[in-house]
Amino acid sequence: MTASNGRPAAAEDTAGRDTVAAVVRQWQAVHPELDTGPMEVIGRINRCAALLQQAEDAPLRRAGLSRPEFDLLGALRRTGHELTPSELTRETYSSGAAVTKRLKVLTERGLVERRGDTRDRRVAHVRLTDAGRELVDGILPEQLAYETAVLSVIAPEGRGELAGLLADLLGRLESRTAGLRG
Amino acid sequence: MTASNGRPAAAEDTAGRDTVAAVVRQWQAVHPELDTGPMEVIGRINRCAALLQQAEDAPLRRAGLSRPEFDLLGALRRTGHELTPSELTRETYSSGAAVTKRLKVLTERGLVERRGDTRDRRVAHVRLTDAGRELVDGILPEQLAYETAVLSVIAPEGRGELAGLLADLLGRLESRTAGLRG
DNA sequence: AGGAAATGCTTTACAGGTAAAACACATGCT
DNA sequence: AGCATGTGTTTTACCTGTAAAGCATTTCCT
Repeated sequence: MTASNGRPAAAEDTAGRDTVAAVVRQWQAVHPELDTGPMEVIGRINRCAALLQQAEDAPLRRAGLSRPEFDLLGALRRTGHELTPSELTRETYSSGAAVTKRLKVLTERGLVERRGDTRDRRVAHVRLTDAGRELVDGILPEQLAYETAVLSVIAPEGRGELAGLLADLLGRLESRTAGLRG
Repeated sequence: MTASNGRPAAAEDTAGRDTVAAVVRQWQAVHPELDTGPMEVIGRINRCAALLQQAEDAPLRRAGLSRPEFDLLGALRRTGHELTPSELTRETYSSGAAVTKRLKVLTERGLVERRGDTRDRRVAHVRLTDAGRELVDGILPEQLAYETAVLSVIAPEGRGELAGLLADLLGRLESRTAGLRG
């Protein structure tokens, strides 16, 4: 199902219609000797991420939350138990300093609470307040419905294939914990 | 090639191994009634973007450039002619203020030059200096080689399919200029 | 011609992130 | 016990992006 140039037949009706394709064409014209293949994947992932985030943020913004804030609350909700700040950095893939700042804001808004560990007084335990849990539970269905609507521009089979290919890529990227040296 | 649950056979050997799958499983346990399908696509795109950018930035950083700076220089290089700041905002998908700031830095570094338009004195024209063009031309091959290496974790057919599916999604997202209301 | 509106760019005020240092406490070694 | 080292979290200084306001200039309309 893949043409010699690596372009699959599935995209035939919108081929060349995205901005990344145009950018790649420009590079090819200037540097015909370079293999611009990776741009077609990485450039598109980046651009899709940017566009999706922008769209996606709308329901969150109505609730007065940024995406990183929602990610933090969501981590607490989906794990179902208290998390320490360090665990939150792992769950949300953000730095400790960023988590500290978000926790400050979310605590002031009454969405999360903290308590000190009794054994080890360095560690804190963070949990959702009732208001926090209700907020997450209220937003999530809207959020998912919204995302479904955004993704409905492509066919369900395409979505499934995309999810599978991305899972494969992501799984392999994540398993090489050490970064490649270039 | 798509199972009833929308998971393609292609991902079988790494199924469930990415962190997004784990997150989705947690949500399913807490809210079994919700359709978490969109997370499998959007969550993975976001996470792939984050991981790839981190990896990808290494060769740029060695040249002392951030990705947004490189994008700006790249836009000038690939179009092959001068661009105005507004054109640069379109080419790089960033705000006018951000472009102004980057131009200031890049001008100070001697990588770009600006001249005023003779007809319309509001507009500026920005072009690469020789040093700027040499920098871009020096980095680009490294950058692409690096990206190729990163993507080599998946098979070439997968890359092609992924590029095609992303092109389709991106093309459709971009063509709906107006954002969805949620 | 002349003022209102539009356009291109920059400035300002501010939000939120990061890296590195700082801090508080725990743990391990001798 | 007592001190070095390690760990969990916060603080600091700074960088970069954005939204909104500001400025200069052009264009439109009568």
